[in-house]
Amino acid sequence: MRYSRAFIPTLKEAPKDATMPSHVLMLRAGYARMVGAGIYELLPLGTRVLHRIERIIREEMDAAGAQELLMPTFVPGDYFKETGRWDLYGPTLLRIEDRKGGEYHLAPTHEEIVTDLARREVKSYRQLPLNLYQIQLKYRDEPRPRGGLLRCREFIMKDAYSFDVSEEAAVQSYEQMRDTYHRIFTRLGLEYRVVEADSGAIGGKQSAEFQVLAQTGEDWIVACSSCDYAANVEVAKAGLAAPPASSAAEPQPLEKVETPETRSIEEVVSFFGGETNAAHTLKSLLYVAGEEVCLAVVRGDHEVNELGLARHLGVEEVVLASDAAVKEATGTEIGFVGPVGFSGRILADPDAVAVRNAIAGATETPYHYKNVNHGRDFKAEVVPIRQAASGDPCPSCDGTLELYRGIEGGHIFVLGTHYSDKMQATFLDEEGSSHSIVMGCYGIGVSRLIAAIIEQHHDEDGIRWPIHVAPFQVIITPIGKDEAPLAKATEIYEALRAQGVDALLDDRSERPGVKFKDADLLGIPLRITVGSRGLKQGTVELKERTQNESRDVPMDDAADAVRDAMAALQS
RNA sequence: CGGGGCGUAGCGCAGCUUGGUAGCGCGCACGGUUCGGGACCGUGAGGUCGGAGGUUCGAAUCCUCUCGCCCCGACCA
Repeated sequence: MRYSRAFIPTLKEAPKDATMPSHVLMLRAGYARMVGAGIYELLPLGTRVLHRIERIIREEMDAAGAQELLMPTFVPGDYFKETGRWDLYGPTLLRIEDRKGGEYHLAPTHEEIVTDLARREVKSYRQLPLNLYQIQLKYRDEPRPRGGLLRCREFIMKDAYSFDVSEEAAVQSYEQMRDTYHRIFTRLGLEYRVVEADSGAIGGKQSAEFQVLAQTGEDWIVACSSCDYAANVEVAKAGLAAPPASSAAEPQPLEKVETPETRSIEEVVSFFGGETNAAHTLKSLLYVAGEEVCLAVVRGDHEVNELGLARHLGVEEVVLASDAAVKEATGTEIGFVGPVGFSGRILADPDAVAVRNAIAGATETPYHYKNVNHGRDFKAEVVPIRQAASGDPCPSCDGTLELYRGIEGGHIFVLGTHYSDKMQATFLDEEGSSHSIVMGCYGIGVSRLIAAIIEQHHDEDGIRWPIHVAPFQVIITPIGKDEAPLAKATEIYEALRAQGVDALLDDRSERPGVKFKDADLLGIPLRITVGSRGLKQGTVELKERTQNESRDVPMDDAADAVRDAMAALQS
């Protein structure tokens, strides 16, 4: 491509609405433009990157035996009604009415559609296993789109669905997809962790998220520094934390203290001054779980894992009680609730009950108790209900957990027969008896990954694409107003093109500074600079985007040097 | 959904408090000088001041409503 003919609208200043690095750079470097909140255009450069990513995904999916197909985005509502998701999905589902008043929606995911296909066409165990995938637009009316391509209402997703004869076979398919995802994420140049995740209330027996590590990620995950263990904090098993030093003490008599204006743990700690710290207090939160109201107690420096709490209680979700509900259930105000004197069901985290002589709300405004001890002063069901935190011991080895932020780049599930049962997607086995097809589903947020890669690969000057996903592998930059550099650059460009290299020739009549700045901004991995100075000595310069220094290469070997450098970057 | 911020030229912004016929930088077009890390000089094009209504002789500016975008939060006491 000749730069002078390319549609690459770069910006010196970032539009003020962009804050995340990937968002700013995609706009500045001319990869994308916004059309509405969470709705973007991918410009030619962005489209090239998209195609590169898609190609890697297709190669690996095809190698794993999956077959690509294309399902509709605009679908009748009947399928979602069959499985109940027409109601369950809520406002996130973009619903459309056609001219006859028929109910339709834009697909946020395709389990129902693909299951319908399977029930119509798959009749025999001989047709299984089967894995179908597509790369296509998805629609979700997100409550809050953000971060450019990181969370959009319209986005590109690779979704695959596996169909098997049994649970064991489905797990095999799942494991194969996990291996495939490892290869894909590695080829994309991403630093990522596979983490245990919530499989959701629906179906999921087993699931894992592929989390791309980035400070700007929306998810919190913990990963062990010495083994493979990693999990979303929603589901991370927290080992027992080291108890506070003071916990060795003998139990002291319970003491009620007037503590005005101490609604938060922070305020309580500062009220008691040097006497205590957050790890020595108990945090007591009242939750509504279905019909029941119960008190969750964790150590003051810990957080309740609401998902874990809900799982323990066997409910879909728990909701923190409102101020009014707290008043009604405990007779006291938020901030002064505690396990002592609470009459309902109490669940306490093991780390919380390990604290001796703790400070906790007195369930009476405005008082706290000192020297609260589990067993003597209150009785609770002891269950792990806190979120894992940085520094916690690893549950599967003797390492410690680190906290990271992640961008969910992929998610794989064993679905079981959740959808096939509801939609009667069955097959006949060798004996002629009928069974529900056992399914799995596997998603990759393709457009999100464009942004995720930039989050991991950029510097203050611009993007630094890994070679496998770069829109062009090399940019050739003739410098100066003489004819010679452009002529030589064109020669090198043609040579590279003849060898199938995606090259960009910056044939614009811009000053050198402009060309260099744009090249850095676009993030093309290799740059050949052709200047009249070098030409006199028969050399051109080869520079990698991630290196500070360039090196001279004989001008007639330029194309070979580029190919060698590409090979090095690709390995 | 709650809170905060912002809508003035393609991008970044000033002007608004104290109403008086809209300005700066970048970018763009043309001419000239420049030419190895976002050059300089000159000339020029480009704006229903997000939209609607109101107050006023007069509204970017004041009032009301509305639309859009961004950020934080969505209840950890």
